[in-house]
Amino acid sequence: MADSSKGRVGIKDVAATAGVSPTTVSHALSGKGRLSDATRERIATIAAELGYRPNASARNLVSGKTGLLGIVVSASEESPFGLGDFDYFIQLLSAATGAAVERGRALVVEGIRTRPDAFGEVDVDGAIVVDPVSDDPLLDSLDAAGVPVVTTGRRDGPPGYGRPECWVDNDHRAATTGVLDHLRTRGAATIGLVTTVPVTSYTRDAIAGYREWCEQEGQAPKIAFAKGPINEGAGFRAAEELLASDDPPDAIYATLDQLALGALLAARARGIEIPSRLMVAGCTDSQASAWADPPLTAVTLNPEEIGRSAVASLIDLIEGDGSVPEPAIVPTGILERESTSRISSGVS
Amino acid sequence: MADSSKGRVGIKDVAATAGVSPTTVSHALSGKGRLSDATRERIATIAAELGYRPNASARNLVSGKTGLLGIVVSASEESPFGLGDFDYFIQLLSAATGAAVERGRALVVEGIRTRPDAFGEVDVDGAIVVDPVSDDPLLDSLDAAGVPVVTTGRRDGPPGYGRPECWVDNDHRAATTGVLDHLRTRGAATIGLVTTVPVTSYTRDAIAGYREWCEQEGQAPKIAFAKGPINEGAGFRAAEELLASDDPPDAIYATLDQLALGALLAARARGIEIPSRLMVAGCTDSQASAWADPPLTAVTLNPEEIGRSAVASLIDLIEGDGSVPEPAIVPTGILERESTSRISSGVS
DNA sequence: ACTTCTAACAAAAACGATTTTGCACGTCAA
DNA sequence: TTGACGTGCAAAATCGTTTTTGTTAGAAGT
Repeated sequence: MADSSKGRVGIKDVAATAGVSPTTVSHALSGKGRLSDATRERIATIAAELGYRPNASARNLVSGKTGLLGIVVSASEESPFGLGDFDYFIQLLSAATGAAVERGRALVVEGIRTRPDAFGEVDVDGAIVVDPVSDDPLLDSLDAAGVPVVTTGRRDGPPGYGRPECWVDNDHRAATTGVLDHLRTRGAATIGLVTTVPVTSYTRDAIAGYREWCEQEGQAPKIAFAKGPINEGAGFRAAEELLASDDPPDAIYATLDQLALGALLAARARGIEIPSRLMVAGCTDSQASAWADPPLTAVTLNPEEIGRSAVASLIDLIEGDGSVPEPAIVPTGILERESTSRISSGVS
Repeated sequence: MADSSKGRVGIKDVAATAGVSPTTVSHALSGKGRLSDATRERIATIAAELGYRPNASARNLVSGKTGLLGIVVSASEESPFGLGDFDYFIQLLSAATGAAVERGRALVVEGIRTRPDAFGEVDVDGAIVVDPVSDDPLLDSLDAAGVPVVTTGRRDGPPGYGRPECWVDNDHRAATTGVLDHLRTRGAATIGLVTTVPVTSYTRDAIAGYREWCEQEGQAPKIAFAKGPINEGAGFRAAEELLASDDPPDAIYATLDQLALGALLAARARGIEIPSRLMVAGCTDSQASAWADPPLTAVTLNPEEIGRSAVASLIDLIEGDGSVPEPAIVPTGILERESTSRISSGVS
């Protein structure tokens, strides 16, 4: 039982029961100072028995940090709703929170940002910016404030303030050519791309990968851009554009699941059967994709791994000796579902 | 410009430029102590000019708090995925974060909980538990640890540890009878209910409201429970159950939007036209509802308001003199869409 | 035997606020 | 004219750690 007479167990309580000074306890637990191993171990067991947990505020006061990490979804005038795909963000966020808490830090979420000053009155030791868009003023203000930043997805433009950048990302280029190959294998002759304006690195990568693939395969690129807020409606209209053309594709890859869902609707509206006459695949798996009609083949981005990795990099960046952690590349996969199973269950 | 020679502007810097002691600055800004109004104002303006922002750690150290609020979605063995509706949670979370940050506090999210000890090593001053389920061990452990708790949705069972409970909720009973009336007005003869096992107060309220309404209207209750993880598939199967009965309903109200989306699928699978032969309405609006085929009428719960209100109550609870804030009731509404517009655009 | 070194720990000084206590100086009543 | 009291502010203690600087005792070197 903890010392109930005075509330919480402090370093002094541990020191008292161990018969040493608070200094010694601090050194023993942190591995610093010069102490005999016997004393270290003795103190460690006593601290554990007493259930000692250091006061975070006191520790932070000395270290000059707050113990808080921030996470924001990037946004700008042009692309207000960076959140885009809720499932993706929730999974990333959930994993990031777990990773942060495991290391004794708290993750502060600024879900949809209203003001430019990021976290308001709350000071964070560092921040994760999800899917930075090209002209997000937040990155500049964080850089200017000297806040360590890790982005998931890479920044656009020249490095800000001469500071090396730290990021976590998928290999979207490879993921894109991978899914295109998948579609080709399933019998696609011509593949169209539905995507957004290239304000994020994953969009730029997907477009680059698509063009590269087209060149190799000798296909003319067919790209339709979704306009306005990113939702099924935008995907519907973009897919419409492709399907209404003279030489419509018989497969569509959409760089966001909501766009892919919209493409499904567009096909249905035109009476185009899926997957026999049109195959559709989307990027980022989601509940909606899994339950769509027909279920949607999706590129999985492992958002949990991205979240964990971003937190790890950010903590390294904050605690490190000034060296910047290496960028991390998180593997992707393809979740094959009915929307692209032409060969196996389609024309036959 | 802030005093760049020594990093950040502290209370001493303000005191120095104002020609007073740190004590006086503290008193002036907090409104405590005995100071002339002239001095107070003078110091306030100087502090503002210098951009003084008190060090949170130091302040927390004195107050014995951490400045952190936790938020968790309730879960238990029986109902593992409390998250249920992502849109709802994201909106609630986003608003809650904003409200917390506005009051200088950080909100720590534990998205999907893995362990029973809630926030791990991170101490929170209080916690918001979203949609508490009947047998969630977390509530007990928070109560036992003396952590102030506000729930969104009401707890089940007797009050824990004799402490009065603080909650924020919608009037789900009224919302339910409201949507049932809506359906009746649109021409529904028999209305079925698709819901989950009553582990949350909103489900219990909805069922109670439904039974009450049935009794008043002289209809035999037709309730189908969704089993397993809550998603469109579960809703599909529950709706199937109703539609396959001898006397199938011509309208369905589902207490979660994912269930309602599943009901749409079930109707389509049976070739039942919506809304002419079956009307469907769901609880909690979402992107998916808005873009469903046909667009789904939904009860809106104002999650933003719930989030803000919960944060406000929690801060009152923490800072208050021991008195427990009154429960808050957040208004609901009905967002009418095509899935229930039988009279206006249906049979005709 | 006297310095010098090192191991093992303790005392004291931060960290930056808040809170408690102390101290002048006026004013007012007796 | 003298205590009592109120006003306006400053000094000092406090919160619970970490970090820096001592301090002591024994070993080792000369």
